[in-house]
Amino acid sequence: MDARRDVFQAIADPTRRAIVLLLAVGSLTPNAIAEHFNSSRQAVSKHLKVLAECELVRAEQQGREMHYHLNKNKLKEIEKWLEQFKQLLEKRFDQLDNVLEQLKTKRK
Amino acid sequence: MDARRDVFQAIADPTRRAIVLLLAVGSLTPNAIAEHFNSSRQAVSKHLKVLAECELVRAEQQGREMHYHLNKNKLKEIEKWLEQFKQLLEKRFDQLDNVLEQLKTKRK
DNA sequence: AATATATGCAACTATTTGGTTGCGCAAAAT
DNA sequence: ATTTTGCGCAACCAAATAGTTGCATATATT
Repeated sequence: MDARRDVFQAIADPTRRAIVLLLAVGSLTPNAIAEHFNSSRQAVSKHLKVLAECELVRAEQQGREMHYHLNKNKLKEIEKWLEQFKQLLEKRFDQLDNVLEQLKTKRK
Repeated sequence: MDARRDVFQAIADPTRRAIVLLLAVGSLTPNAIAEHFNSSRQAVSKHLKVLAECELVRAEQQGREMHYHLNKNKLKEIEKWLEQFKQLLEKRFDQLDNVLEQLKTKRK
């Protein structure tokens, strides 16, 4: 759980993906997150650390509470990758695509 | 490297992401992939196994060669997640956003 | 037929990971 | 002032991971 600051590695863990989705709705404290699903506070805290390291999440202290919220921009890294990927695919497969679409509708 | 059949975990590894991008351009054999960057054939083969397990990649035997190619549809799982995420963000934050911005600037 | 090539599989290793427990500290609540 | 609460940190542990090496097997090449 150490020096990993890669968005993709951060969202590899299902618990972390859940946390990210939770935080999409609003800012939360570690305790509040932990209560949302069966995970100890410490476990959540560690996940938050990972998410914070890759800057998917930002922490803000408010009194003795820490409020974690998403860094929307960071999600764009994932989007970018997907986009790059899709462009490559489209270039190669733009004709094949139609065939595949037909196959799909046929199957269902 | 065992029973992991999760797209997100599959693309967590940078080498695997590179492989996926390579395969976006066209179908390749393990050896061909390994030559593309500094990784042993075995290592690549293992990565391909992971990618195949989560169905991001499909294998086709051709004589003694295995040809690996992408499964475009699987990428949609990632897209879906991102989409879900973005919707949450937009729904909740289009008004809240301003408030949060104000709070932030006030505190600083 | 004999050799070379392409590949997958199993065993082994070092590293990383997710999780727990125990601690300390600072901010609230009493 | 004392206790409670929210949190992060460090140490530890079991499991998983990425990678290596050494096979075995099937298909090409000679």
